[in-house]
Amino acid sequence: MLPLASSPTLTLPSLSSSCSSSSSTLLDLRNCKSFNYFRQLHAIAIKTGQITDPLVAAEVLRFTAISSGRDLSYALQIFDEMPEPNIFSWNTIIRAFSESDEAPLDAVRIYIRLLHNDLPKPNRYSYPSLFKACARNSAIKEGRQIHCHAMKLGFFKDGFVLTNLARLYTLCGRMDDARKLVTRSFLQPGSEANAVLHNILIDGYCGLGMISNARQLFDEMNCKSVISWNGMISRYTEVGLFKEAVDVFYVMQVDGVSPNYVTLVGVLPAISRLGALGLGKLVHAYAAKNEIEVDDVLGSALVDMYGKCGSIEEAIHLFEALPKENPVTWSALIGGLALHGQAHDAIHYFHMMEQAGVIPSDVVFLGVLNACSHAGLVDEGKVYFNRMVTIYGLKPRIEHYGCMVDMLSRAGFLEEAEELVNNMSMKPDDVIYKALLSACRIHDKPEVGVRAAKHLLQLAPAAGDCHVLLSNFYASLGDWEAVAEVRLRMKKLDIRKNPGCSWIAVDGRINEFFVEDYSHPRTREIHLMLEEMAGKLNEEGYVSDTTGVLLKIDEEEKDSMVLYHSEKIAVAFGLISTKPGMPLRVIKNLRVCGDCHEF
DNA sequence: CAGTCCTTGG
Repeated sequence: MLPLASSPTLTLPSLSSSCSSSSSTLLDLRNCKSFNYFRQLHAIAIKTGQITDPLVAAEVLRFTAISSGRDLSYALQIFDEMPEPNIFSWNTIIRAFSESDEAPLDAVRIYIRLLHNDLPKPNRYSYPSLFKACARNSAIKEGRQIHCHAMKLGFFKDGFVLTNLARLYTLCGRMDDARKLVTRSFLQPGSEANAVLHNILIDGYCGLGMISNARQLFDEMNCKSVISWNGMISRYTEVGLFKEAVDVFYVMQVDGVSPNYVTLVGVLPAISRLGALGLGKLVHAYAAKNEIEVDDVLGSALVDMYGKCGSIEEAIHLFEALPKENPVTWSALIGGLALHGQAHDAIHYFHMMEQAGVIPSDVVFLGVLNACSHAGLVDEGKVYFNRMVTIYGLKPRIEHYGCMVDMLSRAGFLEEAEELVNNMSMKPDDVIYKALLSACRIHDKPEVGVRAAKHLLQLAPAAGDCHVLLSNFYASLGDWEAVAEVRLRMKKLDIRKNPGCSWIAVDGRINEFFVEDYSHPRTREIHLMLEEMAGKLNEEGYVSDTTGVLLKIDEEEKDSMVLYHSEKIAVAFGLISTKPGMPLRVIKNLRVCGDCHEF
């Protein structure tokens, strides 16, 4: 007997002719969306005997196994009671388990049952699910064995089988095995499946942090689809290589591939982080010209771009024209306002969001808290933090605590900040202690600072930025012995901080500068300009502010250190490569140092 | 196989 629907109060559709034929029940089952209606149809199928129709039975199984209202144990019960399930039903139950959170590897157990004689042979639809199941459990051994089965059964040309195998190997970190699928592939070189296979490999390299291997394979492949290009752009953005992302965006067009909607959504975050307003405007214009719809998603990316590129009026203007149901659209704007120190505007839009009935996400609160932190609105920050928890039931993430600790610390409430760190509902990370420690230096709170420093060294024993922060903290206390110890440790363990970096776009080309950077083709002119600028400023009474250089070296050396900061080089380059009066937009990965700000 | 917003520090 098949399990019957158990609810006692079902309203059954009358058993009219309309549902007495197999074909109409079959259709109803295929189109069925609600679980309750499904159970009624299931009951009818049993009552009328239609359930013996293999097509109807398979459809019943499909609904319970892989529809949105799936119920795995119900599905297995149905499957087990099918007299002779066909391969379609075997594949359905295998897929159901492979996609389940509870027991993906049960898919393999069912597959083993399927391998007995007298049962249907697995087909090309069996294997993708099995590889997915193995991948989710990192079951490389099982995966390899099933790989052999699939090859023996002749699926070595099947795109779906091969791509899912590639996914399995890349997710298990077996890039060599994954690459063999390409080199020994029977796929047509220019085929869609071959492109997918390559894309998965490229993604696999990126997942393992091997971005240059990814790029090499990308350059070698001669079957690039627009998805390949989009993927490479997004991967570069993901790892913070924004200039590379934009470069790929250029090369793509040189290669004659037209950017699509996803390309624009993918490249905009990179453009934002480079502050390349001109390029961002071009992307906006491209969308308009090519009838690419600026919906909430693309619109949010554009709002973010205008905000991060310093064009906050444009951001607001565009925001007003967008649909406003998506919290991301709001957080893009609120984040932009926070970045610009327009805390009250950020709060204003937050209230508008609430009035519009949009449920704020935790990211929106990051924007609001960040705004409060930058503007020193401590009381307001506390109010919104509490509001997030009590009204919206959102669990604060470590980032929210980061904002709060930063807010309290910057405002000088170091003891309160430390108390929050000690009482927060999760283990504080290095970011939290960095916020705390850096404020201890500014507000001269050595006791709190020493405690934070201890935690920091424990949490991030090999992070360059933490060590610089530690060194600066001890230097501010005049504890040069401790400074030397930190610096020595850095040398011994080869710990380096990732360098400050500034970008400036000129004529649509991104120029990247590091500290004391002499690599640019126009480096001679740049440095002549730097000296000229410094000379003129000195005449006007400018004195370099070297208080940020916490090293025991003489003043002259400090002067030359701050003069070659990346943002000054970028400004000098901007001056020699644009017409007088042109605005220069420089963006950098770190905070601008005090002297550069003054300069 | 590709997509928007996300704390801190140097």
